[in-house]
Amino acid sequence: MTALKELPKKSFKTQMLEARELAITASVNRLLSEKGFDAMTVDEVAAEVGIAKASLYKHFNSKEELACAAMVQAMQKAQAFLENLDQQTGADLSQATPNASSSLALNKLMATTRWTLELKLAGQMPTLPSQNSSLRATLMASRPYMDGLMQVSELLGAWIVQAQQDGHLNPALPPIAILYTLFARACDPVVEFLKMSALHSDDEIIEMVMTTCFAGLNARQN
Amino acid sequence: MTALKELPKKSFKTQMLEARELAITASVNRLLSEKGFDAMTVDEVAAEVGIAKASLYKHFNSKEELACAAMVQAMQKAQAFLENLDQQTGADLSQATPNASSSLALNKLMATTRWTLELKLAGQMPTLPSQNSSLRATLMASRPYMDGLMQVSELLGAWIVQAQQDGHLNPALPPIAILYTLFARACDPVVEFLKMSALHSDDEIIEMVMTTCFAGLNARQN
DNA sequence: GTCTATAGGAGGATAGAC
DNA sequence: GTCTATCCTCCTATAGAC
Repeated sequence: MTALKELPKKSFKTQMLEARELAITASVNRLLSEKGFDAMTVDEVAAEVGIAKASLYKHFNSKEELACAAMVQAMQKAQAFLENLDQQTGADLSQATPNASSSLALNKLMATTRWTLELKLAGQMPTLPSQNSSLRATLMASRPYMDGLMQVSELLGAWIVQAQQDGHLNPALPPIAILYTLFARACDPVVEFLKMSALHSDDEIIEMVMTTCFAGLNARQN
Repeated sequence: MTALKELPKKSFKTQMLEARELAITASVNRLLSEKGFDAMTVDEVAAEVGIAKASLYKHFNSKEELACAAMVQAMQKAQAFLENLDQQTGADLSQATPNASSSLALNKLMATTRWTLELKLAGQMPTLPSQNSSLRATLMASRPYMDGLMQVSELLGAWIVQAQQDGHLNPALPPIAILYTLFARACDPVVEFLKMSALHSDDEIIEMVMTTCFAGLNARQN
């Protein structure tokens, strides 16, 4: 009986607040994906969430913090996906190939890449400000964001090294280069180009990008 | 004697004007490469060129036209590069391989990709506004820009089809997908990532991106 | 055509009532 | 905490003298 009282107790008010902030970050995430940080306006966010702009500033002190919260949430989502994948065995992976057990690390990397492409096509992948944006500083100063990025990098990095040892990824490439290449695929403009051309379905786009990413543009040499 | 008078005559004044506009587009190109269209301000351009902002607006009617002129110039530079390459034979290409004559088209594509990566690392490749920017509309309405884009696409497209027929590019990929993939490499964020990590020289970065682009991340299957 | 000075507007952030 | 109304800064664009 008393044990229940020991559980972290969230008041109804707190729950409502968290739900609201979740709705906010979801909208921000969508807008970040659609137009990027600079083009996104706080007025748009307020309009999409359905509250006044001043109310937004009660939750977040600046536009940067607003975007940062959304990206932290996206990062944690990625972290959860990776950690779940990390505990799976070869039999669990839908991407399983005949020699699945020996290419488990590669399969996990491919599954992750496919997942990020799906997110991107669904408009839920916020575009990084690779430019000198004010957002960069805020992100780099955010412990939750940097911690998440670190965790994600370490999980992926382990799989990369493993896949290279398995003989499935090019051992001549530094692991860091492979890691960055996979990160880059999450904001690859080729997806937008192909999407805009309207010549292919989302699934076809994913397959083509997966092919060019892992197999390259060259014809197979055999 | 009179023949000289028939030549298109450029007054000294006109030459000065063209020189100034060339200096302007060069600065704009650098700034577009560094920070992108939205983050670039007209004040910065004026300061870098060394003239007053109002003077800029005598040359160009808007920030969009300013950027458009710079991108048209960059596009024409690319066009000149490709047309020059188009007339070369296998012996001319520095990238020549033992079976150079049969992989001429592939070599041209690789030389072009390498060239764009060099431009990007040198800070001379303006980043496309893949987002819904006001610049997009201006570019799409610009005949010089669209004509240049068309020419470039056709030259590259012909090489792509040829390389597929030669058995050097994956024939399962639609040529348009390969074309867009090469365009995307010109604004690939992986270059910034690797550059920022400061772990590799520009040449090493180019080699790694070339490898992942054409050979993929996978180890060779043989 | 080049300058200085300024209009005009968009957007981030806040004041103060409820 | 939510609202309406407003402030203030930055930036595009222009007016007008030279």
